[in-house]
Amino acid sequence: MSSTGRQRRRGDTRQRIQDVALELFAEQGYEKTSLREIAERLEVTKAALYYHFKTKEDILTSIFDDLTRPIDELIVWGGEQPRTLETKRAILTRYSEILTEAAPLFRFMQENQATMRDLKTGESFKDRMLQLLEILNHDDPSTPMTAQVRCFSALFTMHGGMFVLKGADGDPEEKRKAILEVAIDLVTQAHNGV
Amino acid sequence: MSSTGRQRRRGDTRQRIQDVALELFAEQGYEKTSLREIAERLEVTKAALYYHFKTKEDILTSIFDDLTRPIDELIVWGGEQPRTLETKRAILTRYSEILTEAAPLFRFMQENQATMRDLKTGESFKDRMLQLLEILNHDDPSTPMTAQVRCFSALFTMHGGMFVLKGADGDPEEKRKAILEVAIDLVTQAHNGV
Amino acid sequence: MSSTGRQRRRGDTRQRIQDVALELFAEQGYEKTSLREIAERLEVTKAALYYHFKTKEDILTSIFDDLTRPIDELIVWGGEQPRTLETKRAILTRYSEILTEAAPLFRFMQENQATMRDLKTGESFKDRMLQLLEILNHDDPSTPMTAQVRCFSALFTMHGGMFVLKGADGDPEEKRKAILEVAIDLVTQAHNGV
Amino acid sequence: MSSTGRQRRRGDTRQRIQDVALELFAEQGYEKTSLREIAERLEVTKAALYYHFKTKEDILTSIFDDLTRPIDELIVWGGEQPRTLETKRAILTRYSEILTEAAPLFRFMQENQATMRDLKTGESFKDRMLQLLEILNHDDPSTPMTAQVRCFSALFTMHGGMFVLKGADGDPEEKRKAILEVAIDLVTQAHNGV
DNA sequence: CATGAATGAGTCTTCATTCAT
DNA sequence: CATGAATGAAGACTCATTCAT
Repeated sequence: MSSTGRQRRRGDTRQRIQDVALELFAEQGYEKTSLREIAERLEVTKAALYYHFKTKEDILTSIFDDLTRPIDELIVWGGEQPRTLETKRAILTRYSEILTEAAPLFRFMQENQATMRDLKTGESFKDRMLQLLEILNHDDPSTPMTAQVRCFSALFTMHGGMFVLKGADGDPEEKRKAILEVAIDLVTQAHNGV
Repeated sequence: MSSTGRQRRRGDTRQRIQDVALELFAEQGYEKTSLREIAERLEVTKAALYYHFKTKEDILTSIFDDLTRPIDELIVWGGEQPRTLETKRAILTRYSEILTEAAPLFRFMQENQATMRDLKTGESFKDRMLQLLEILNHDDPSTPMTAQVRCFSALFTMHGGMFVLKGADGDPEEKRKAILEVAIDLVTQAHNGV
Repeated sequence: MSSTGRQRRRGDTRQRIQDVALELFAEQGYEKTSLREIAERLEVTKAALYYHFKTKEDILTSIFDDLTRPIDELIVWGGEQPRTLETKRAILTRYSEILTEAAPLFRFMQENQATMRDLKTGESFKDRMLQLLEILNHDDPSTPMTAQVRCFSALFTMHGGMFVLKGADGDPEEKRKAILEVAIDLVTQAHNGV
Repeated sequence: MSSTGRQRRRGDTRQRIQDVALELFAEQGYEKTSLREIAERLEVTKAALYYHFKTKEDILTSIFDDLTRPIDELIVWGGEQPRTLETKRAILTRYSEILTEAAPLFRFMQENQATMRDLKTGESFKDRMLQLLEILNHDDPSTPMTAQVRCFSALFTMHGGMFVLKGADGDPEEKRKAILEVAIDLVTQAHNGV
């Protein structure tokens, strides 16, 4: 109600919608979060949401567009590097940072895979994952299947970290490093043909 | 249409509801599957579902009760064994089989974590996972964090396999073995304090 | 509220929905009639309407299916007769009766052509009209254009009658006969090649 | 995109709104055309529409005011002439031209009668029609009812022409003449007391 | 063992309209 | 002359659930 609050808010409504939406989507899931809820928490009407976004899905998509850009850049960068172990290590390290920075988004994805599956955005995210896998994994048919599994496991473990990181005990940063270390280990073994 | 079809169905309606429900839940997600849909596919009325189950959640719960019993048994068995590497290897092997047999259920869980979170059933499943982790992981505070991560990664990778197993190429059974091998590897390293 | 009222209503809800819907559609137009309104007038909930009909359009369609059957029969009958003036006269006469019996429906159509245009039902009704025209009109390319216009005019005038019949003065039955007479006159002239 | 395009548009926005609105109203119906749609097609904002017109209905009304003036003039002129057949013929002829020139408007009216009914504009248009009818029809109580019907039919047929004129085959101008001829015929018969 | 009929609460979405700038 | 931002009311539709029969 404070006019200062109202004043401050001018012009950043779009951003605020995205923030609140992501928060709620991550907390309760996409389907179980209603636009009414988002609107209420923002103290605007549902119709205001529709001024800024065409559909509910559009809100989600816009969040992804912003937050997954770093991944796209990483993929491009990775594609240009020589496929050395060093490169892979760097990719995982950067990926770990990206994951941490956009943690709620990745937690959301982790927990709403069923929803993601029939969103256009979900499909395109899956594509990105596959591209990352390819870079880590060389598409060499002689690569043993276990090596492929290790690469996939590395990525998957990092994602899963989000889920476990919320489980209380232990310093989050320390955890993150442990996860990264294991992931690098896995990819290293794969790189060495194991 | 054949009266034999109808005849055969007598009495096993409860089971049929569970089967169809799991199929649809796994395919489309829990929230996006309506009771109307389930009823239609079974060619009964929605009210009939309520004759067999008290609520929608109850259907899901009943499916879990049936399909997660093997895990409970595994946990009990695991708890009684000496915590040797051999035991852990056996646990992972049996777990892999359980996962394969009840693949749709685990695919469902994997993709509907947000939903699981606020179902009683979900909570209790998570507990089971933690118990499994404990067995793999000794609760020794001197265990390095990376070892804990490796154990978690092993379990998580096996679950994730469901997701990747659907991706076409390669013999599923071969894939399953590769995943199991990597998981055992991870736990072995953890067991050795890495 | 009277339990008699409720009792009586059992089982005929579907019919009652159609009746009230047609009444309101004719009175206010299709778009301007909301399901809430229909439900309220029936003292049931909106959801009840959806138990009996899949969509709003479905309600309208079902009304048409019932009320336009006589026209289909007329077309079939007309198609089997020799294309004499006598036949045409009979068609117009029967058509006039059909129009009178289902007056609200035809009034609705007359006044909601824009709506009809993008309903499947509308399209199929238009087809029926064209078939009637063909019967009245022989598809002979040598027929002068004015003759074609006269046939169309005959049909159109009868439809328009609905609109004018509501205008107060004069006995409705007398009006109807006058309209029919003019229509027959028009078709007669057309039949004679004028 | 060209700044010339923008430049040219200066000042005639009001007119452009009317044009686009009529186009869309005729194409989709009044209720199914939203101000958003109109604004989008004009590449202005909805608020801009409100700068030029007070309400949605106001847009429609303004279109009518412009396009029905010729009818008013025709009525005035007709009222001053002697009620000879010659006059009536002239009225129909001019009316046919008016109809052709403002075809989209009349098509709109034809197809949106339900909407017209509760617009002030609609009422006043109906009045005009009745005035025209009176002129064609003398208000003589001894006039047989069929004569009245014929006059009404003449007018109605001309309106209906719009609807049929869109149906492809045949030269539109030729059709128009045929329709006019039939209309004159009808009024002639009425004039002769038939 | 099951259905037919219905409900209440809620979903996403669209609309005409307003007003400060 | 026009826009950006928002609102209140309403719309069609869906869902889990209930209960008399």
